[in-house]
Amino acid sequence: MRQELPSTSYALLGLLSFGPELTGYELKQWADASLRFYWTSPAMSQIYTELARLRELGLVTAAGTAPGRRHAISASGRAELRRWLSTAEVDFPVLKHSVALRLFLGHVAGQQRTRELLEEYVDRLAARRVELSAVQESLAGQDAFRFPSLVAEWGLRYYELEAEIVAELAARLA
Amino acid sequence: MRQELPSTSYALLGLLSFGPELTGYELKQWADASLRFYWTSPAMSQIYTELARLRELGLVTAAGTAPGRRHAISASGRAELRRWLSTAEVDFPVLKHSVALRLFLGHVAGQQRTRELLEEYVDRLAARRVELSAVQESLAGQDAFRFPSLVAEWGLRYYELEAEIVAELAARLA
DNA sequence: TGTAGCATGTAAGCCGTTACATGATTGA
DNA sequence: TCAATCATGTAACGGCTTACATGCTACA
Repeated sequence: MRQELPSTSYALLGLLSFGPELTGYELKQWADASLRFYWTSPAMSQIYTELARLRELGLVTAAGTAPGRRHAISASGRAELRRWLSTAEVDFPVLKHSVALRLFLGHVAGQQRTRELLEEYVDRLAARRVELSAVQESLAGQDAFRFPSLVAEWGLRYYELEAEIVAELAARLA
Repeated sequence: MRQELPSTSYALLGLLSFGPELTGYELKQWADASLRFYWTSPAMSQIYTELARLRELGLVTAAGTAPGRRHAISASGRAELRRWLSTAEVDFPVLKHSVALRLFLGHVAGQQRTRELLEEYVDRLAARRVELSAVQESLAGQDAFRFPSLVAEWGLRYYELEAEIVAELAARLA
């Protein structure tokens, strides 16, 4: 590894590091149930492109042929993932918060419309919480998923507190 | 506007909607003091590219020539911004949380190293809070910046609560 | 029999970054 | 006079998305 790979590569490598061999399709499902909540769930096409690269670099091995082919992290994949986790600098989390952007521009849309927007967001947060709850429950208690479970908990608390803050902001616009 | 512009265009248009005419350079400074905290502060080069596009579309007008040229939002710019704010669908906020990703992969780096990582993050959150506090104080009380000030408050509370959650997670890994 | 899910990939194209290049002004 | 700040842009390139294309299997 001369060059650092994009973080998304490491995220996928990380999903494979839990053990089970996965098809690209399954990888996407795992991403949708985990990465989606605090990272991004890459498009299918990107997963296949990424897998091709990881195979070429020998970080991932493929068993079988084209449809149904399962991927496993290789020894050097594990090593590279560990190297990345221990040496790569950690970016401060990046938020693309379209709701905050709209509140920022509240003078354009008006106080009323902006308040509605915040209230809609509170509802969407509740819906998200339900989704993540389901994930969390499926992980809880399983030792292999101890860390993913912690992240899910974190996410749940975040959604909860975010909803509280936003509800309060909305009230102040009433 | 047949096609929607990228949200970053609207963010910049939004910065201009506060009134003062700005150079590209100044726009970057405003972005660094506001957008950065809940969106992204675009690279200088992108700001200039974006301004060129907005000029071509007539959403922004430029006074004077090349160096020192100031940009103002035009009437149609204001209309388009309003249109976007009232009709465009609002994406659920996207988080690229490298710390959460690393906690998710805690089994690879180990509990000890992961705990340290979380503690470092708590420190960085505190530093961020200081930065945003400075911004918030410069906005507070000014009526024109009522909404930006609300967003800054939101950000501050978020950083605070995030730090609490993370500190607790770290403690549980001890 | 037809639709939903499993499964994999290519192509086009935009967004945005880093690197590079240039030059004026201001103050130590 | 030198460095920092103001100021503007081009070029190369990577990441990622959407659209497109293909085909199998299970099941209602």
